[in-house]
Amino acid sequence: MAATQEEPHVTIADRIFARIQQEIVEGTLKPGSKISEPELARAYGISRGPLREAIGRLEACSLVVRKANVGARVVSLSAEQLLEIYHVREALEGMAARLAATAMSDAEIADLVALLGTHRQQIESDPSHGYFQKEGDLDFHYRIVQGSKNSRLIELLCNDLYHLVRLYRHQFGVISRAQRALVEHEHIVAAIADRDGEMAELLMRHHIRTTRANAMRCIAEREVAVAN
Amino acid sequence: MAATQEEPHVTIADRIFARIQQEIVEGTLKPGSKISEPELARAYGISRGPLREAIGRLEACSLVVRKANVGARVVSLSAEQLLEIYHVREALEGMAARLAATAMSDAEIADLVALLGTHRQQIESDPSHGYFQKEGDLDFHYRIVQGSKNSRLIELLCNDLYHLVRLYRHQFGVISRAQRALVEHEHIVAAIADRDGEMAELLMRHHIRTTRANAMRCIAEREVAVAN
DNA sequence: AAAGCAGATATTGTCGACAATCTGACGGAG
DNA sequence: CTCCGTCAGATTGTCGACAATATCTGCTTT
Repeated sequence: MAATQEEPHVTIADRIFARIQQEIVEGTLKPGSKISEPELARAYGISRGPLREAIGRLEACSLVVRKANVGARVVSLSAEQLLEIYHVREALEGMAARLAATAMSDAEIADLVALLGTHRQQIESDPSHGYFQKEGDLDFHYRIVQGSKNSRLIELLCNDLYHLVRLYRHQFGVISRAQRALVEHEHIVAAIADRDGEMAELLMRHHIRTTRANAMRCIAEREVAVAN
Repeated sequence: MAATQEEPHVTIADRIFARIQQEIVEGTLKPGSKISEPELARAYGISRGPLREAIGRLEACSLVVRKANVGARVVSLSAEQLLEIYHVREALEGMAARLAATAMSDAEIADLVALLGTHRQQIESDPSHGYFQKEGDLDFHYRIVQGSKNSRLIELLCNDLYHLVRLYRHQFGVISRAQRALVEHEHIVAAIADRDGEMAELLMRHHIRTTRANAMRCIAEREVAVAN
C-alpha cells in the first residue's frame, strides 16, 4: 500500500476538459473562436456527451461563455473585465498571503526562499528575462496560495483565476517587470518568514496593484499600436 | 420594442438547476443525502441528460460533491470548511465594500439607507427579531456586492457563496445578533456615503470577522449540545 | 439596390439504450 | 467467528438518434 491513494478514476470528460483548457490557455483555441460540438467531437473521436460536460466545466471557470441554443465561444477579455479580475485577485491573494504567514511550515518557507533564489539567479544571468519570469511569477503566487491551506481559496485561484491570467497574458502581450516583481516577492516572503500576516497581506496587495497598473499600461500601449 | 431585452431562453437544465438549488438551500434535500440520477429524473419527469448538466452546475457552486462512478451528494459543511468560507467572504466582501464606495450612485446609497431604516424599525418593533434579520442581513450584503459593479465579484458572492451561507444557516442553527449587526451595517453605509472606500473595507472585514466568531460560537455550543 | 421574408442547413437541447463501474449480499476458507 | 472472493443488482459514464432552435442563402418586394 503506497499510501491512502485515492485513484480519482479519470473519465473521458476529465481528459477532454483538461485538453481543451490547455488549448485555450496556450492560445491554440483563440479568444472569441467558436466551440463547435460536432466538430470537436469528431476531432477528439468522442461523443458529444462528455464533450458537453467538459464545456460546462470550462464555462464554470469562465474560460468559455455559452448562450442557450447558440453555442460556446472562447472567452474574450476586455480591459474592464481584466480590471475586475485584478480586484478579485488583490482581495483573494492578499488574504492568502495573510493566512500563509501562519499556516506555512518552516520547511515550506525555506523552499519558497530557495525558489526565489533561483529566480534571482535566472534574472542576473539573463537580464532580458522574458518568458521564464512569466511562469516563474505564477509559480510564486501558486505557492503562496497553496501555503494558505485554505482549500476554497486554492480552488478559486489555482483552478479558475490563474488560467484566466495565463490566457490574457497570451491575448494581450503583457511583459512582466521581472526585477521589480522579484524584489516585491522577496519582501512578501520576508513578511511570511516573520509570521507577520498583516504585513504579508499589505505587501501582496500592493504587489498585485502594481502588476495591475503594469498590465493596464501594456494594454493601453497595445491598443494605440493596433489603432495605427 | 420594450428595450434591449435578451430573452435568456430558459432550458430544462436551467429550471432543474434552479429547483434543486432551492431545495438544497432550503433544506428539502438534506446535507449528505445522495443525489440519485434515475430517481430525480423520474421525480421531475425529465431525462438524465439535463439533470446531469444541472448537477454539474451545482457542483460548480459547490452545493454538491461528486465522485466519478459513485455519484453526487449534497455538500455537508464541516466547521473548518465554514471557517475557510468566512475567510474568502472577508476578502471578497471587503473589496466589494471598497469598490462600492466609489461605484454606487447617490440614489443607490439612499436606497441602502432606507433599507437599513426598515431593518431598524423591524428590530425596535420586535426585539425577538429571529428569522427576518437573517434574510435581511443577506439582503444588505447582497446590495453592497451589487454596488461594487464588479461582475466577477457579484457572480462569486451572489451566485455561489451566498447560497452556501444560506445552506449552513439551515444546517447549523446559527442565530444572528441582529442589533449589533445592524449597527455595523449602518457604520459601513456611512463610510460608503462618505465615499471612503478604505474605511468601508475595514468596517466590512471587521463585521464579517465578528459574524464569523458568532457563527463559530453557535456551532461549538451546538456540538456540545449534540454530544449530550 | 436595400430590406425583408421563406426555406434549407447546421447546431444545440433532449431522449432512451448500452457499457463500465461501484455497492451490497452470499457463501466458503482459515 | 471473521475475513475474503464472487456474483447479482443498481448506478454512473458514454453513445447515437431525434426534436427544437438558430443561422445562412436566395428570392421577392418596394
